[in-house]
Parts: sequence; structure tokens; C-alpha cells
Amino acid sequence: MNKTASAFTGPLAIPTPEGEFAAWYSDRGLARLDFPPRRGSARVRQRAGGIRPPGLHQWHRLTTRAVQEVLAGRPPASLPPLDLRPGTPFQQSVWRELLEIRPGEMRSYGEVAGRLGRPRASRAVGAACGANPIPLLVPCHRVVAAGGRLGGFSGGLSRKIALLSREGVTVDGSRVQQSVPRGGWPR
DNA sequence: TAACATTCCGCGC
DNA sequence: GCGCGGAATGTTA
Repeated sequence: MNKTASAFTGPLAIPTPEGEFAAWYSDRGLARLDFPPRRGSARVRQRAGGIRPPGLHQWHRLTTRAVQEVLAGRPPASLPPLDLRPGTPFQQSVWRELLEIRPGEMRSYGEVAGRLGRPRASRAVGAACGANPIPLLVPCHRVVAAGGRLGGFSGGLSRKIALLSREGVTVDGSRVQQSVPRGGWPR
């Protein structure tokens, strides 16, 4: 009844001011990142077993630093290798597109779809964002709906709002806008 | 085939 | 301008 051994490491904890994130690695790099549990005090149960890829220690150091930088609203200096293989080809192309969005920048689901050459696939882009296994570092929180509306977030909309405002985006009610417009502030 | 983290258009306030 | 409803839409399990 035992399934084949997991192709991942057990979860490794990443301490942050918001609680412990949990990172999972495959032989190719970071494969999954979980938000801290809603109940703040719970700790990540680090579990031995699973695979133990060479370089794991350094990957985890990179992940830890990158997570902390994104939480501080800064672009991460470098990312660990990301293993996006579990995604379909379309999902992977969406996720790679998200990696180009810098902190404080936003794109609509439709804009992302357009950049992929499928301008009608905005809804499919939303679905791909929802399936993103590495939130935060693959910044699905920077994808919003058209017209400055917020769109959704699988980790809870309040988290999306918190992340965006920390990056300098103005959020009022269900509307978002970049705080610093192109060409600087109007006067 | 049904379910979506959408978008667009037309309406009525 | 805003909020609604309805239809078209691409991808996925």
C-alpha cells in the first residue's frame, strides 16, 4: 500500500516575520513553497526522508533570502533553481512570464495572455496562476484583473493585498493602482 | 464535460 | 461613473 517514495525532500522551514514558510525541493531545485499556516504559532514539521539532492543546502539558503527580500518589497538578488516540471506547457509559459514582473509592477491576466500570443486566454492565465506551486517567488500576486480590479488569490485575498501594498502599490477597497505612475507623480 | 484567480459589452441608475 | 448580467473564451482534470 506504500506509494513510491516521494520525489521531493520533506518540507524545510523558512522563518519570516509572518511565520514559517515551507519549502520543498526536487532533484532540480525548488518545487513548492507554502505560505505559513493561518494560525500563526504553528511550526513547519520538518520531516527527514524523501530525496536529498546535492546542493540542497545552498538552494535553501537562496530560497530563504529571496523569500525574505520579497516580503520586504525588494526584488530578490538571486533565486534558487526552480523546478516547474509538474506544470503543463501552458502553465510553465505563464509562470516564466510572471518571473519578469518586478516588485511594484502589475499586469492584468489579459496582458499576460497577450504576451503569450493568446490574447483571449485571460481566464486560462488566471487558472494557471491559481496552480502556481511557488507563490511569492513566482509572483502571481502581481497579476490583477483589468480596470484596476484585484482579481483573486489562492492564498487568500488579504495576503495579495498585503504583498502588493508592501511593494508600494496603492490598494483602496477592491481597486489597485501603481503608486508611482510612469513619468512620476502628477502635480 | 464542467469548472475556473477573466473580459467585454449593453443596460439602468 | 458604477454595478449588474450574460456571453465568449482557453485550459485543465
